[in-house]
Amino acid sequence: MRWDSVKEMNCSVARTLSVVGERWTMLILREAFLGRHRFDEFQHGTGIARNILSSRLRDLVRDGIFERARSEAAPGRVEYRLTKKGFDLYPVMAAMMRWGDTWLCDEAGPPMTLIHRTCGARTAPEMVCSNCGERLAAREVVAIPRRPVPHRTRRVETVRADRKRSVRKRAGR
Amino acid sequence: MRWDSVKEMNCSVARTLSVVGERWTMLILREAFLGRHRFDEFQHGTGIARNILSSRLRDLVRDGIFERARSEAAPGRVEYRLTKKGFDLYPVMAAMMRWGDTWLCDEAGPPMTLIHRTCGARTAPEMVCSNCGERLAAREVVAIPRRPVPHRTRRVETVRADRKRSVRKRAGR
DNA sequence: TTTTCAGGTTGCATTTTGCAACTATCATTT
DNA sequence: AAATGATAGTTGCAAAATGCAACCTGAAAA
Repeated sequence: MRWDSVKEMNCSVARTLSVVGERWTMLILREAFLGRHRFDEFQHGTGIARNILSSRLRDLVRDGIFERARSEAAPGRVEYRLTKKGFDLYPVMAAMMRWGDTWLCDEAGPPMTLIHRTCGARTAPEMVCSNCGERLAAREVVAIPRRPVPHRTRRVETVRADRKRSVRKRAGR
Repeated sequence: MRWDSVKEMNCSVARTLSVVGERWTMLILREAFLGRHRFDEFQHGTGIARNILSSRLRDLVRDGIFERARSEAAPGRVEYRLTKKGFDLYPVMAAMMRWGDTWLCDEAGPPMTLIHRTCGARTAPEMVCSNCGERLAAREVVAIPRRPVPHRTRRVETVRADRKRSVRKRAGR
């Protein structure tokens, strides 16, 4: 399978990777989250080749992660600003940062510290359950595929039975 | 800059990407988190070419994400099992899944539902502040670079102090 | 008018992928 | 013991992506 058909997969991880899974893309986003907006800032901050940066920025604008605009502060300059969709990628980057801090640090400790302005404290991003608020660990989570749309065969009975069970379950909690 | 020097960057995001940032790697991990462990399961689940899968698995074993072992259940088979370090990548994948669920779904809704066994409910992974527990948004977080290490000037005292501390730490546990 | 700067594009060499076919190893069957 | 069959790869080669340096272009500064 070629990489570019990953975006057709029926999987949110795969689809997300089709947007941010190219080499360098997450590093460009890191720069954006650090407040950089311009072509050369991205280039110096990441070390990416200029032609590749050009291509990645085009893709990110096409995918609605950045908006390309002329700067109001310094007219004539071009800026790449994160959209809402782009800002929403913060947890992906934060999760990577956290893992790197945990597993890939030398004795000197994490290269960056995060301050949560809302509470004023040093913070580390944590993944929790939206329902109970406890930290999520892989082993405590079960993934259930959405029942594929029935596609009209003769086995409608089975599908119905499945539906009923799942409705009962949901009502039960 | 070449991609393989990304791992030398003084940045946890970059270092993490040097482990999981290659094409296909996160999809292999998705399969692992879904409970798949074998070469052909990975291959069918992701559609990756066999030679690339082979190479990625070798890298992931080298980086301590997987352990390669002969299956006890079915002798003669090879299994790739997530290590603690590997399991710890769950938040990265969960964040990607969440973003894809939010921004890249068709009308039919998310392809997968997660159940948090600890609380029994349907869950969506959320990134929160380790201090106050509130959801983390990009704009509420400030990143502060660690003071760069003094680089061997006359301040040898500091270096010695550091050594001692780290030795004590190791002896202590 | 010439220079400078930001923000790219182009051309070409190198590296990485994708695909199919081939191989190696172990367990089971004959 | 030899054949079979599944699993887990490797190899060779064509196609695509990347890295690098040089070049281009439009606006502002000198």
